[in-house]
Amino acid sequence: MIMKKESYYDLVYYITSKIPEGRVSTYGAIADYLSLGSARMIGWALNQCNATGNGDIPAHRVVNRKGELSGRVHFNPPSKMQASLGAEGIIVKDNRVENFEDLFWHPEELDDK
DNA sequence: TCTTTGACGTACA
DNA sequence: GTGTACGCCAAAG
Repeated sequence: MIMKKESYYDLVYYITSKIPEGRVSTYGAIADYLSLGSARMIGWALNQCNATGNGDIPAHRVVNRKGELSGRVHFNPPSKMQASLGAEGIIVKDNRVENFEDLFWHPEELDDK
């Protein structure tokens, strides 16, 4: 992470906005990369971002460890999350990302490049 | 200041 | 696979 002293939610915004199209990440991976210490912080940050109407944050690409769309209910409307993922070529079945392990994206990819 | 809650994760039975 | 318990830390009441 190149950004310095930013609030934890700013870091989450940054990472989330950097998730490549057609890929997904998890709360745990982001929390671990940002050393937030808890995946709950990710959800909280995204909750704020969604509540404030930050449509620039592709929060729909962030799922839980199982690849489930755990936070779809927090979207407006909830079905938008799956619709957005589907529009990017991500198959969502029963609130879960198909081929999740293959589509999984880790924040470390940013450092590599 | 204390308590509750939360888009989670891991451990254990 | 399911259910329970705990940790994690910030925001809201």
